[in-house]
Amino acid sequence: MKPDAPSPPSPPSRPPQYDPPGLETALYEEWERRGLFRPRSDETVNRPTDTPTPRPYVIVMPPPNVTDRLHMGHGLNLTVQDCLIRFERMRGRAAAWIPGTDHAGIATQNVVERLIAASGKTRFDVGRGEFVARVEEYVRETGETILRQIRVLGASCDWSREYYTLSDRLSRAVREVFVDWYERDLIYRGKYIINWCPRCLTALSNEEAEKEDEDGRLWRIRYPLEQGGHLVVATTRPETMLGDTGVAVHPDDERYRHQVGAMVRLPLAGRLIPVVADAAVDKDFGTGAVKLTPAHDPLDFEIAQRHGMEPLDIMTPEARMSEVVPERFQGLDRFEARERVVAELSRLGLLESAEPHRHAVGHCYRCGTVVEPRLSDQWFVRMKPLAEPALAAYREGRLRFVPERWGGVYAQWMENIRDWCISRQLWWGHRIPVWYCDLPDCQTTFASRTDLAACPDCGGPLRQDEDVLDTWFSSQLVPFTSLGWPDRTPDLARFYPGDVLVTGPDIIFFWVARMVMSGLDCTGQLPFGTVYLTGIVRDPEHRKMSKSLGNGIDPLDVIARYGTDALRYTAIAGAAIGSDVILDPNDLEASFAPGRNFANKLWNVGRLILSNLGAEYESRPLAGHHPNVIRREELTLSDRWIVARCDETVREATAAFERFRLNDAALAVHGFLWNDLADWYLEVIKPRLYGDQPGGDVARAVVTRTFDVALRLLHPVMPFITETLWRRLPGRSPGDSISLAPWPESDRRAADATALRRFALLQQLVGAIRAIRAEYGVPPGHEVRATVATPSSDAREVLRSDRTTAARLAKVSALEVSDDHAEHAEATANAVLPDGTSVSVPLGDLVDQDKECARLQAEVERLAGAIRAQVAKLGNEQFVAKAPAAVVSREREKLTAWREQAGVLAEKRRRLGCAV
RNA sequence: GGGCGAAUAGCUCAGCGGUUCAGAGCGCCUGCCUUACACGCAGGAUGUCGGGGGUUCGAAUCCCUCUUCGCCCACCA
Repeated sequence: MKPDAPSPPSPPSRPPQYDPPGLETALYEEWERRGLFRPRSDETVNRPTDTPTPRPYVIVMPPPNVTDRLHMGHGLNLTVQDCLIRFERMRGRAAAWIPGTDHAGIATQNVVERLIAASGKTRFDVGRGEFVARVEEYVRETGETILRQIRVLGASCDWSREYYTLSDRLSRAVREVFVDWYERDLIYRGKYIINWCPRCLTALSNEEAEKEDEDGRLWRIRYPLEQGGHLVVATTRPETMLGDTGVAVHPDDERYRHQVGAMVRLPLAGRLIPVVADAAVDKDFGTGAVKLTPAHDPLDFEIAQRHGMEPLDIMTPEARMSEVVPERFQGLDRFEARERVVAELSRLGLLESAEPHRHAVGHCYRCGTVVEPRLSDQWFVRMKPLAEPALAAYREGRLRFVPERWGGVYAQWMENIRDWCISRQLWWGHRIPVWYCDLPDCQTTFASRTDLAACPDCGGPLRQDEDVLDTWFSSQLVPFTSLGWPDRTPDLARFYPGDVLVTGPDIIFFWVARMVMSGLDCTGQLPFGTVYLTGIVRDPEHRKMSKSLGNGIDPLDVIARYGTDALRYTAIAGAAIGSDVILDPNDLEASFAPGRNFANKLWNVGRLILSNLGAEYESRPLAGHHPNVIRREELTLSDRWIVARCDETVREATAAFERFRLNDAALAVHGFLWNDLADWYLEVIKPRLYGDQPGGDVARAVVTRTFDVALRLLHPVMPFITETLWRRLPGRSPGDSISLAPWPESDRRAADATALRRFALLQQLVGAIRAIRAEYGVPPGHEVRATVATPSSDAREVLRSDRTTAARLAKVSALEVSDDHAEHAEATANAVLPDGTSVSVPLGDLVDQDKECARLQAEVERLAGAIRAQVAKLGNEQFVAKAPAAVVSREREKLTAWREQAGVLAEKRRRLGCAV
C-alpha cells in the first residue's frame, strides 16, 4: 500500500436502520412459545359480553409435500392465508389455521430412488420393506424442513394440531373412506386403458398426465387387403401397429363400405386382422380408416370391445417392445421401435406419407416422461355420484370462487368428470386395504378397515393388494381428517366446516374439487365456503418459476436480504387478487426494496414518535368519559385531518380485507403512513413535538393513537415490524401482542369533511410555493416572502389557523395575506390554486417576467378550454336531463370554481403587465 | 376444436356494475446528507388507456370485431 495515498473518505455514519432478521426469528419463537396462534377458547374471544361469540374462522391450508422446499409459490400462498387469519384473529374470532405435510407418493419415492441410485441400486434391489424404511428415515430427517421454512414466513399456524397424511391417525381415516366407498360400489377394480409412466412405473390419473402440444408426424400406412389392394390408415404412433387387432371405418363411409368384413394382412407382424365398421370413427380425419390398437389407445380399446377383439399388449412396463412382437423389434424402446417400424415400412413401400402434425402428448407430472396409454388392472373411483352434489353446491352459491371465473373451470370439469384411477404401482403411500384369498375354491376379495390375517370366509391365506393409493386420495380428506374424523372429536365439531381455502389454480382438479366431493360425501358438509385462487409466480418471460428452469427465487434468500415483512409486502401489494405475480430473479432489488424501504420508513416514524414521547408520557384518550380526555376544541386543523384520514383508512382497509382485496388494504395503509402521517402530519407537528411546546400533549396523543391504529391495520401484512413497534408504544403491558390486539373500529366522530378539505388547501398552498422555489432555483436554505389572496373562506380559515405551519413547510419567512393580488411592486412568481387562491412570491431579479407571463398564459388557455368544454356540457340538455342530479351539480360547482380561478389569473396577468 | 385471461407511463401493475380515473411503485430528470429515515426529502417529465367499429349526454371503463401474448380443457387416430 502506498503510504502517501490519500486516505479514503470515511463512510458516512449510517443512522440506525431497521434490521429485520434477528428480530423476526426471535419474535416468531416467542409467538409460538406463548401459543398465540392457537385458536382462542370461546371465553377469551375479545367481544363485548352482550354480543354473541363469533364463529371460529378456519382456513384450510394446503399441506406442502414433505420433500418440498420453500419457493415463491408458498411465499405468495402462505402470506395471503396468514393475512386473512391474522385479520380475523384480531377481529376477535377463534382463528384456526392448521399446518400439515403430505407424504407425496411419487414425488417422495422419486427422491429416495435417486438417493439409492447413487449406489447403483434400484428399489427392486433393495426390496419393498427395506425401501419403505429408507423413505421413512428420509422423511424423518428432512420432513421438518419445510415446516421450519413456513415459520420463517411468519405464518401464524397452530402447530399444536400439526398432521401428516401418512400418520396412523390419518391412515385410519383413509381406510375408512376407501372401505366405505368400496362397500357402496363407489370404488371398483377393472381393466382399462390408463396413463402409464414408463419411468415411474405406475399408473397415473388423467390429471397427472399433463397434455402438451408437440410437433409430431402423421404417418399414412398402407395395409394390404387379403382380397387385393390396400387400405391406408393414419397414425401418430406407428410403432403401435405391431399391436393392431383390426382396422375400423365409419359405417356410413362410402369409400370403405365394401371393405367392411374384409381381412387385412398386418405388415411387419404378418397377422390377419379384420376391417370393422364403428360409428366412433371420424370420417374426416386422416384417411377415415383407423388402425385399432386396443391395448394402447382408449378409443381403440372401446371400439375393439364392441367388436369382440382381444387386446394385444406389445410393451413392457418400461415401454419397450415385449416378446409378442417379431423378434427384431423386441427390447426396443418405443421411440426406437417407431423409427425401426417407419424405416421398414418405407423400405416395403407401404409408407405413403409422413406429414408434420401437431398434437397433444401426455407427460408425467412428476418426471416429464411421455406417458403411454396402457391397458391394465387398476382401482377406480366412480365419480358421477360424488360430483353431482359438488356441482350443486357451486350452482346454488354455497361454494364460491374468488376470482369468480374459476367457478366455471370447476363446473366444467365436474360436468365432464371421468372416473378416477386411484391405484399406483408404488411402494410409498397408503396400501390399498384389499385382501385376496388365494385358495382356488374361495378367491374372495375383502376390503377391510383393519388388517386381515386369514380369509374370513375360508380361513385360507390372504394376499394384500400390492398397490398404494394416489396421494390425492388422502389429501382430499385433510379438511376433516386433520381434525380427527372419523371420530367425532371436539376439534371436528368446532372447526369443521372451514371458511376459506387459499391455493393456486393449478390444483383445482387435483385437490380442490376432490375435497369438495369427499367432504360432502363423508361429512355432509362443504369443507369450506370460499376458494381463493392466487396467481402464479412467474419470471419476466412469464414462465412459471421452477427449479428445473432455474428461474426461481429462493424466498429464504430474499428474507435474509430484505426481511420477511418486505417479502410479504411485495407478495400482497404486488398484484391484485388472483393475478399472476411477475418477479425478476435477476433484479431482486426492484421487487423487494419497496417493502424493505417501507419497513425502514415505519421504523423511523416509530423512532421519531417514541423519542419525543418522554419517559413519563402517558397517552391521553381521545374520546370517552375519561377526565383526561382530549376535547375536540384542543385539536388543530392538522390533528383533525390526520384523525379523519386515519379513520378513512380504517374503513378502507377493513372493507378491503373483507373482500379479499389484500393489495388494496396494503396500499391504503402504505399511503396513509407514508404520505399522510410521515410526509405531512409529522412535519406539521414537529415544533409541538420537540421540547415542551404548547399543544405538545395533544400532538403526542394524536400521533400515538393514529400510529397505533395504522400499525394494527398493517399487522396482517407485515407482522414483525408492526409487532416490534407496537409493543414500544405507551401503555403496553409486557405480555401484550399486536397479533391479539383488537382490529381498529371506524369511529363516526372522527369523520371531518371540513378538515379534509382545508388541509388539502394547506397542502396545495405549500406545494405551490415549493414548486415556485424549485422552478426558480431558490437555494433550499433561503427563506422567501409570499403573499396570498383568496376568495375562498376555507383558505382564509386555513391562513388564520395555520399560517405559521404553512410558512414553515414552504420555507417562507413571512406569509402575508392580502386582498390585493398585486400588492407587490416587485417581480413575483405566481400560482393559482384550484379554489382560486392566488399565491405571489416576490423573487426580484430571479423572476423572468416573460416566462411568468407565458406560464400564466398557458394556464389561462388550459382553463379556458376546460371552461368551454364545461359550458358545452352543462348546455347539453341531454346531459342535464339524464345524468344524475348529484353529477350535474358537481359539474356546475366545478365550472364556478374554474371561472373564479380564471378571473384571478386574468387579474394576475393584468397586474404583471403581460401582453394580451 | 372448445373455453378463459391479459394488452394502461421505460418496467411491474392498480383503476373496469359510465361522468374529479388518467394513477401507484420502480426507473428517469433537477435540487437537497433540512438532527426520524439518502432504504430519505422536495420539485419535475412521460401515456391518442393494443387497432377499428358501435351503444350513450358521456367509455380506459359496456357491446362487436381484429391483432398479439398467455393459460386451461378435449379419445380425432
